[in-house]
Amino acid sequence: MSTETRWLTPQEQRAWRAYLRATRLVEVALDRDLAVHGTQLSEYEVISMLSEAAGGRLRMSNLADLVVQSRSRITHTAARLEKRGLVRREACLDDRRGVELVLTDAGRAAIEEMARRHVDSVRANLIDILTPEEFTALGDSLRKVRDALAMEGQAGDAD
Amino acid sequence: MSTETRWLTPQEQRAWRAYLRATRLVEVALDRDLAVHGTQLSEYEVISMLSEAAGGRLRMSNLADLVVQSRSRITHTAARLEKRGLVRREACLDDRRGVELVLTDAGRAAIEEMARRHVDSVRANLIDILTPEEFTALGDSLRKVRDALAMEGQAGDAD
DNA sequence: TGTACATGGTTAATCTTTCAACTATTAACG
DNA sequence: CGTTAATAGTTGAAAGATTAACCATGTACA
Repeated sequence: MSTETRWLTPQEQRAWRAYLRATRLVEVALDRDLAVHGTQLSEYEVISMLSEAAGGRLRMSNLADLVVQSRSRITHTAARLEKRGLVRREACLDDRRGVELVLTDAGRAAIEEMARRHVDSVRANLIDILTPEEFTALGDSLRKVRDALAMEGQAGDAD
Repeated sequence: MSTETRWLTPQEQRAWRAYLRATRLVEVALDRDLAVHGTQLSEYEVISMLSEAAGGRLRMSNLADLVVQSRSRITHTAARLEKRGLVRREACLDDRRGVELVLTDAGRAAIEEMARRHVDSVRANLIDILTPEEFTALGDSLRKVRDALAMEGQAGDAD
């Protein structure tokens, strides 16, 4: 229970506003650039995670955490990708509640086709706008934020 | 037409991944914290912009640019806020195509009620995770990104 | 002036996301 | 063991977002 609110200083306010608007503009730009492949960024993230995982497969819940989608949402996203043949479901051997999502050959082909354009887009809309030092610092800071917030989900807020 | 793709270096890859996950986690956390007021972050942004504008009023398209929503989306968002009585539409005097969105007294009251919790949330889920220097640097970098991408919309890509 | 085109905003249909309820399986422990 | 609670994932309905088509008004300029 906090006693008194620390309002944002004008500089903090400006920085926070910049954060909000910039992150949205980046998202919009990346989504637009992927749209020519009929794919959304959130879908791309899923198959991209699969493509880097051992065996091209991941548990649904694991995947959900990685790409920050709710359980329900990842189910729908997976269904969409499955319908397009990029991915298939497989029962989990060790945990019979579980489902693994597996990248198909078509899925691997699709990501290879999209990757080039996507990387260009990430550079054009974020990385190359900054100096290498600035981008490195951005990454370091956001890693801290990610770690702090990712904890929250599991570790106990002893409250 | 670019000749050759510059793939991401491992460090760039890590930074980019951190960016994606962190920004999503921040968004989720802020949305969750605002949800107790039955309001989404994107709605909060709209009334927040209005509350700071002269006369508590802004043109729809102006607002759309500020909060990075499509024209259509801002229409729907405004309709929702209007139904809750936080906002009302007014015809534009000078430009008869135009519509201005005006913050009502109830709207101002609502934002004052939410602001305290929201600021706490922004601190807890972003600002206070970083050192002041880190957050300042983050703001500076994202301001650059914002300016670069906001341009794009209007200025000509002489290509 | 009149014609063409750009801008501002809404609408209806469609797609995506969320929410709450639900099934099945596994873990915890008295 | 058996009961309870937690975890994994899905489902259908409701809410929100996107898309494309559309109307009205304003601007450019021949």
